[in-house]
Amino acid sequence: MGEIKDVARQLLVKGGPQAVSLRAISREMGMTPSALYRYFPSLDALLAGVRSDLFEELGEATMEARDSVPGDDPLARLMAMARAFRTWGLAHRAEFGLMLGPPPPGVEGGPEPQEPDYAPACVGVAFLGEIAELNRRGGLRTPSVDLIEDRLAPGLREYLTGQEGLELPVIFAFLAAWARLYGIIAMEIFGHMAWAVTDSAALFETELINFAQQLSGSEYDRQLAGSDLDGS
Amino acid sequence: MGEIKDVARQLLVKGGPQAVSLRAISREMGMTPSALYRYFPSLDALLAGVRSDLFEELGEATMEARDSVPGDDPLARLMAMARAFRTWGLAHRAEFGLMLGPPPPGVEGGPEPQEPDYAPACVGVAFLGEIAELNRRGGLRTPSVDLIEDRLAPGLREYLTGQEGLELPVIFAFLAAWARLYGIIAMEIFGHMAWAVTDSAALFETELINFAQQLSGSEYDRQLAGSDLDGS
DNA sequence: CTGCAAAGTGAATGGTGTTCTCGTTTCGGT
DNA sequence: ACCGAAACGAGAACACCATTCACTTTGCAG
Repeated sequence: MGEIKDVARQLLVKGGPQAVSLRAISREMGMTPSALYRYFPSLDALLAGVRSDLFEELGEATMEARDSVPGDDPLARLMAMARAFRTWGLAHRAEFGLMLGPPPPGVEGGPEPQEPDYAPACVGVAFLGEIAELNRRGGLRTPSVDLIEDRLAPGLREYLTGQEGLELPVIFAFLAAWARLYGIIAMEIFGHMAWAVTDSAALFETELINFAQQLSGSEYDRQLAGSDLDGS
Repeated sequence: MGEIKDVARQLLVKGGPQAVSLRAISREMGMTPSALYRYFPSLDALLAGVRSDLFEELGEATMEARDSVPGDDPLARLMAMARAFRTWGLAHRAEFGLMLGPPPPGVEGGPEPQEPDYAPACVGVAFLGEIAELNRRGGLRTPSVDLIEDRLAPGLREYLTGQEGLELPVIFAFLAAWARLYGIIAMEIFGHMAWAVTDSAALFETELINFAQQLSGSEYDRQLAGSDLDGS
C-alpha cells in the first residue's frame, strides 16, 4: 500500500509523469498489473494518494523550517517557510508538478470547473497561522478590502469561526501573499522564468523582501532576512 | 497542418490532456494515424506546435486589450492586459494548462532542469513594454536591487541592448510583477484557490489594485481601475 | 508519356489501463 | 483440527495508444 505509492513516486521522479504507469509499478514490484487493483481502484486514485502524501511531506518541511527559526518573529518565520517551500519544490520538481500543476489528476482533465481541491490547504493554513499571529501583534498591513465579503469557501469559513485575529482583511492578506509566493516559485520550477533570468535564487530573495514589505508594510532589514543565495 | 492542430486543440478542450491522441485526431479527420507523421514527427511535436499557436493567441488577446484602452495611461493599459490575461485563461483552462503548466511536453518530463522555454516570452514582453513606458515617464517604483546583477538570460539581455528605460531595476520590477500576476491567475485556473474562496473575481480585482500599487508606488484610484466584477 | 515526389493506407510491434475469472494463501472462529 | 471466508495474486483478454515500415495512390513537371 505505502510501498506502491513509494514506487510510483520513484518512477515519477526518474522518468516524469508519463513514466508512472500501472504496469511499470507492477514490474518494479514483481507483481501483476491487475494485482494493484486490490489496493487502488484506478491509476488516478493511486496518483491522488501519492499527491496527498506529498502535500503532507511539504507541509512538514515548511513547519520544520518554521520551528527552527530562533527568536519570536512571525515575519521571520514566514520567510523561513517561504524559503523552505521553494527549496522543497526545487528538490522535487516532478512532485511539485503533480501537486500544484494544472488540474489534480484525481478527477479528470475536464474543461469544466472542477470541484474544490482541499489538498493544498494543509500547507496554506501553516502560513495563515503565522500571518494571524503577525496580525495579533499589530504587525500586519491589511489592505483595504470591501470587495470581498463573505465569499470565502464554506470549508475555510468553518475553520475560521472562533479564531481570533482572523478577520476578513487578514484572510485576504494571506491569500494575496500565498498566491504571490506560488507565482514566483511555480514559475521558476515549471521553467517559465528561464527565458529571462538565469539566477533565479537572487530573484527569489529580492522578491522575498518585497513579500515581507507587502505583509508588514515596513522596510525589512535585509541583514536580518538571512539571505545567503546559495540554493540553486 | 493547421487543421490538425485545430482538431488537437478541440480534443484538448473537450476531453482534457489525456484525450488528445494521435488516433483520436486521425479519427476526427477521417485519416489514418500514421498519415499524421507526414506533418509532425511525433505527438509531442504536434502539441508543441499547438502550444506555440496558443501563446500567439494569448499575446494577441492581451495586446488587443492594451490597444483598446482609452487615453494614454501605461498603468491603465497594464491593468487591462492583466484582466485580459485572466479572462483568456479562464475561457481556455485546458489550453492554459498546456501553456503554463508544469513542464512543456515538447522535450520530456525529466526531473533535470529543462532548457529555457522561450514561448512565454512573447506575452511577457508585451507587459515589459508598458512597464518600460511607465518607467520613462517616471511613474515606476523600482525596488532596490543590488542582488541581481547581469544574471539575465542571454536572450533577454540581447533583446534589451539599446532599449532605453530598461535598466536592471526595471527588468526586476517586470519580473516580479509578471510572477505575481501568474501566481494569482494560475492558482485560480488550476483550482488551487477553490478551497479558500468562491468568488475569485473579487480577489483578483483587489489584488490588481495591489499590483498597481506595487508598480507605481502610489495609491491607485479604484474608480479609475474600471473593475466591474462581472467575469466569473 | 514518363518520372518523381508528396500524401495516404494497412499491417505490425510493443506499450498502456482495466476487467474478468480463477487459483492460492492466510487466518480467525468453533 | 477443521472449515469457511476473506485477502491476495496470476493470467488471459479487450480496447486503446504511439510509432515504424512497406506499399499504393495521386498529381504534377518535364
